[in-house]
Amino acid sequence: MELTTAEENYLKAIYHLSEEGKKSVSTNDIASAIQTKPASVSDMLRKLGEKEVIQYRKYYGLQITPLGMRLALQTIRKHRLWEVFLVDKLHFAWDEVHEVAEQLEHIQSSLLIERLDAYLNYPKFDPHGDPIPDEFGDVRSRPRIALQEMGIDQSGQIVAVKDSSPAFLRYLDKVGAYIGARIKVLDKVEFDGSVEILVDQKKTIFMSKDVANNILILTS
Amino acid sequence: MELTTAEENYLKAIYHLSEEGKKSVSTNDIASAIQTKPASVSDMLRKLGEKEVIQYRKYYGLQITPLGMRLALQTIRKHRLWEVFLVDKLHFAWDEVHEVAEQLEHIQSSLLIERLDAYLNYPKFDPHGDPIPDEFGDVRSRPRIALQEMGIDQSGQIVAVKDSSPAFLRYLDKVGAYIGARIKVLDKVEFDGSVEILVDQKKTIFMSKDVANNILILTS
DNA sequence: ATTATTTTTTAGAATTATCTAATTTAATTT
DNA sequence: AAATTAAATTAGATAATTCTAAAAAATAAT
Repeated sequence: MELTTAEENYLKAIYHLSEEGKKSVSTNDIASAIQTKPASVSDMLRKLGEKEVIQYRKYYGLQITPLGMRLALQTIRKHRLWEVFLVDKLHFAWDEVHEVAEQLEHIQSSLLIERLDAYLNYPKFDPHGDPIPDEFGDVRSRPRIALQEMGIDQSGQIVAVKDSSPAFLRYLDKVGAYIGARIKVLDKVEFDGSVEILVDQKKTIFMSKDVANNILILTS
Repeated sequence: MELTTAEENYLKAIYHLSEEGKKSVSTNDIASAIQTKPASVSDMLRKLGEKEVIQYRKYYGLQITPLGMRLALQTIRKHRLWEVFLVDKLHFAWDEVHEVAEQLEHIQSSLLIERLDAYLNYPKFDPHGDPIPDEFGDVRSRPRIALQEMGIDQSGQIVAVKDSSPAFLRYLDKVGAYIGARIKVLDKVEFDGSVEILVDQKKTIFMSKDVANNILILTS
């Protein structure tokens, strides 16, 4: 079964939105995620339904099928492997990779992906800390919580970010909050929800609620 | 100026056909090079003419403009750099790279190509011996002749192949006639145009006229 | 329970790239 | 030079993706 680039992008967006806890993914959600109009989404949902990668009932919503899930994970696997390549080998900054990986993920060649995976030494996580599915779509993700949800004196390691926008990633670079950094919550301000944290045992910074909500921690 | 993938492919084909010595590139030539119908070519030529990458006069033929030349060479540069990547880093065989490079060449990111070039250590030739244009489109090609045109006792080095079909490349692999191999012409059979050559000072093989015509030699 | 609002879908049109069939132009032959 | 053949182009269709505007369905508000 072959999907077009557009179909792959829709399916990926649907998969991500489904994962985000939302029980039902709406046409509008997809439209805004993919930067298009709801009318275009309706059309595409019909097509994806015909190809049986989603189960679609007009006006009622949709559900990814096992087939759709497998295909979405394949695309995500490719995207994340390319991100590792761009950062590890071509020395891209982690906020520069998304756009290019968005194109590279649509290259069709299973041999290419196998070889790339081996060349990168079978990485398990991409530069943003997101897990890379294996060739069967299996994901081994670490249990993790938002920095915002940690208690005072609790410590852990930054393992991923929810928001991957360049602006956010550059901010994290500036304060030294890269993936792998060890942090400890020193204080939480009830008034505005901001947190005071110690980064890598040397730097104390304040972080707003919005930022802390987008950083995922593996507690220890 | 932005070209679509299809436009890039047409322009590349036109460039290659122009280089092959043909003074005028015909609609049919392009159609068969690109595996499509002459009608589609006519349509596309009109469009490429409007975008001023070729100068096009209906029924009379076309000529690449300097702009078109620059864009074609950019695409060729990308294609050949990716081929080097696939062979050198991902250990593809030289007959497996074309299809994948055909897709990769359309990825849009000048940063990516700069970085890839540096990562590969600024290669000057692709795995088939074809020169890689620099970022300005300049090509430094070596003077070379077809093996078929060499005289008896003349020797040299295989630097490129004209035909890049997997079947041909696999045959060359089998007889040890890879790029860089040193060869010497021992005899030429007038009857069928075949040649007897010594490969790397150890192996004597017979080669048909058709094969010898598709191997390019840097004489010494 | 009607009405109003929001969400979703359809209808119709535009764009890109392709095709087949028909026509037009150029080249070749006698 | 006229007729034939070959090459190139146009006309008209199809498929994929997108859009705007209009219609339909579901949800929320009174």
